[in-house]
Amino acid sequence: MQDTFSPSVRPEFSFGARIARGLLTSLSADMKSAEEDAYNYTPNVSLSLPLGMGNPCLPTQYHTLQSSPVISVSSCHQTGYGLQNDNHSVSGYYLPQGLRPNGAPALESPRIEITAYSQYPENEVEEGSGEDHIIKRGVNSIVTLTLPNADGYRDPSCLSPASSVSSRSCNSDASSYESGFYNYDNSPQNSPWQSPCVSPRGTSSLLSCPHAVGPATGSPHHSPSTSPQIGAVAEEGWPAQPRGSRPNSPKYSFNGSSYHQTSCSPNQSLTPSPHGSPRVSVTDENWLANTNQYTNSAIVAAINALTTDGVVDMGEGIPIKTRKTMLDPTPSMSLKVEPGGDELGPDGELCHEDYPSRLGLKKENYGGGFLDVPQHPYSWHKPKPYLSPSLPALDWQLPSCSGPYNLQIEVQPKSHHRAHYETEGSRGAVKALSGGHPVVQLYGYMESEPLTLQLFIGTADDRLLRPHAFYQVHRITGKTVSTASHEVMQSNTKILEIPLLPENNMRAIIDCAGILKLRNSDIELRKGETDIGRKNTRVRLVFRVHINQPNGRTVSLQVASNPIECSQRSAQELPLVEKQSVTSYPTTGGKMMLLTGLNFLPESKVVFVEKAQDGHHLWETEAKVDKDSVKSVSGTLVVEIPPYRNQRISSSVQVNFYVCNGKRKRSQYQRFTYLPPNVPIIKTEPNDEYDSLGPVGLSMHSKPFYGQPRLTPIMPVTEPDSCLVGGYPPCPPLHAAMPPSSPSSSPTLHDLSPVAYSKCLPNSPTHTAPPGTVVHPIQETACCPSLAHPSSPDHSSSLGMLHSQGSPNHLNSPGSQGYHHSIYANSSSSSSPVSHPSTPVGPVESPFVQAYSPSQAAGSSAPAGGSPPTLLPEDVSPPSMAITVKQEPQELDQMYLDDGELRCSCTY
DNA sequence: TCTCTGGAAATAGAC
DNA sequence: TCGTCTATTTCCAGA
Repeated sequence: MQDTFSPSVRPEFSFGARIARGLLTSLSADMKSAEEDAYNYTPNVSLSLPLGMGNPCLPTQYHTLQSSPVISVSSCHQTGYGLQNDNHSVSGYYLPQGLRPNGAPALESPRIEITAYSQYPENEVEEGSGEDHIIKRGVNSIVTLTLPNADGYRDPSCLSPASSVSSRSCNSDASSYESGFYNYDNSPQNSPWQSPCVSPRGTSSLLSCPHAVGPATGSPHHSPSTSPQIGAVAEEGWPAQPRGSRPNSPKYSFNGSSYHQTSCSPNQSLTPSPHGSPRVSVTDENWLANTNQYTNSAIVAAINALTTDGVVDMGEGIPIKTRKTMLDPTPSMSLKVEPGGDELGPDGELCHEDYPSRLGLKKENYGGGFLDVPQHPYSWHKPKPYLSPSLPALDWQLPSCSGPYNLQIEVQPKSHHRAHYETEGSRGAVKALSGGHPVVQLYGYMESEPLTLQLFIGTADDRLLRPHAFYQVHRITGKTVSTASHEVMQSNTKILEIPLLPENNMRAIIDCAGILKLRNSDIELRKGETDIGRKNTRVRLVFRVHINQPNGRTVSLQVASNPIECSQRSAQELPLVEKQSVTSYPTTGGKMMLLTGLNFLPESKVVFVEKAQDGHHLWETEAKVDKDSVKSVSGTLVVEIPPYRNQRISSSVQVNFYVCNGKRKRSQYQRFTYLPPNVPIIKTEPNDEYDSLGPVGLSMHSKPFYGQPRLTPIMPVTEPDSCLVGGYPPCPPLHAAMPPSSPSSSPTLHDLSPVAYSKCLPNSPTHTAPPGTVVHPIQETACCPSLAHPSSPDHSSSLGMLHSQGSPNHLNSPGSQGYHHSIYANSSSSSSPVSHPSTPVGPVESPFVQAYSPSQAAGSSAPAGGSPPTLLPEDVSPPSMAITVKQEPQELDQMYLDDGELRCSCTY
């Protein structure tokens, strides 16, 4: 495996790396192995390539990465690393200059040379090659892909169907875990843990799937759905399809899924679609970046082609449509450089579907937006490079703060936003409770260079944060939209890129992001998709920013919003708990807890539940609800914390509770931790708003859901370091650091630190922190979960932790965890491993992994109880107890399983 | 004319 | 296997 990833490869081509990964994955079957491999060699591996090379590898990084003379591949994870590398490479493509390694114009340069990993099965390669015209040079040799046309790309993904197996459907891309999406990119990231599924193949899928990705997005074409522009575009083409799709049985009819259709190919191949040309043109002119992107996509496609997996998966997993797509393209191979194709890019690939579309179609908006932006030395374009695979996979858990930087959601989105289907018109941008729009700000960034804020739709269940398979961000444009943005596809996940400008204090008003719902049937058909769409209607807005450091490394920060319920029905009927004033309390109970949210009724019930790892209910009791607190339909509910069944616990016990309005109408599980009687209550900071409540009050913890636990950005005092990211000093407490953000902005949201998440849950209780300690287990993670440094000793572990999301490791290893941050080397040199977050890391094996295992991964929703301990700054924390009561992993699974159940079961 | 919304019918799937 | 209930997806219409 290692070999595969051999450094050399990376440097040269991120794609290659990806591919390799994909191959690896597929080959290895085990993601882990791949990852591991990656790791292993990682360190050593790094290859340095002269930037000068036109190599795609060169990252374009925004900022300077390029400058880095050499690109080293960090050992890390492929994904991660690879990504980086990839990115670079990508970036290279993106380079405005459009320089390609070959020197060919970006657009033109269809050819991609990839260092093949020995690992590749020839077969796979061949397949790919067939499509793309890839020339193999042999193992380890470089593969030159000629991209006939952009088309290839997409197809590739599509192509894959044949491919075998890969598991994951491309489509699933969204979740790297699941799908193999990431594989390429992420694979590492995805690493096993995440996706249990991990099937190796996933990787390919990713690539292949571009379309898959989002269906919406995806489609390469951009899917209409996806991008707005696209939309524009898409709309054109797509619209029709989608509907039709339905008819098609999702399951097997390929036609059906809009997604697929879209995504893949349809347009492309089939339809000459307007897109194609336009895009291209546009691209060239308008966006160099685009071009590059295209290139990338092309590359990706090529890669995909190479990678069997992706293809395969696609084919298999993907609905026929998809295949068609792929097929189509293939035949024609006319590559248009359509963005769409790009999009697909497996991870690394960024699909720029949009771009094309944008360019062509919507340029206006798109371009306009960007263009409009004051020209800084850095134009938007540049930032794009970030997208490149190099960057951490989307399912990596990253910290919200690192060193001086702190990414915060100043204004949280409303808890409900009805997502629109491809068959519908846009339902507008996500709004804030206040009536405005969410606001995100990066603190601590003093440079004059603008950055790119990435936004994608993530899951909101207890599991680690990752791209949501059933939802895609949708770019909104129009008179009412003041924020420029453009879409990019990465690993089947549509990403909205928004400029963060120094002149605006690195603050962005997110009024350009809507949410697109993909048909469950389309997504579930994907081959590696394990998540179930039914009742999996909660999402979070996930924001990321990548900050290049002088040393060539990149600091990646991530913050997730509070959960957003996207279904029409839910918005009307299901109770939603947005905040809880208390997250932990002694077993004696008796304290009043204020819940805030939606759809609370006088007759609403609050049920506390403790589940065994196996999912069995160990304890369930109905809490006393102050009905007076709820008049008619209210947004607040006051309940008395019931005493725990066992008053003599020695360590904190994590349970869950939910609000139920009747049969099948219950909220998701909210976490609550019972503390040993003698444990001092930590938190309690009365905070906010609710303080006033007094006994009840307590500060509200936001995000009851999943979120809470995870994220707390805040670092408890205890560990300032946690925030540190590679070397950075610990982040100041969020609050502190940050300006006061709006309440809404609750810090909590932040990261889903994987750690926290993941395992946090389990651990959470345990977490290290002593019971009374302030620190939340999560916190630690939370803060800086993200990336492990390569270098960090633990590297692996750390990685694991970080990335892994919850890998136990981090849990265990305090130090590492937190601290590893998200920094990863962009490039070069890294000698270190710069870590990619992704790193596969050992953790993989960690229990967690299993926990997450596929099933979990799959389900996005597992709300279940298990959410990780919440992070709520305040409450959550207490957990510290060492022990943990539940082992979440398992629970997670169950929960996950329950997910559906849970809700369903809800009660009654 | 187009976008955004809210509502609800039609359809699919779970129980 | 069938009926009922839910959830999802598609349509429609108004602002």
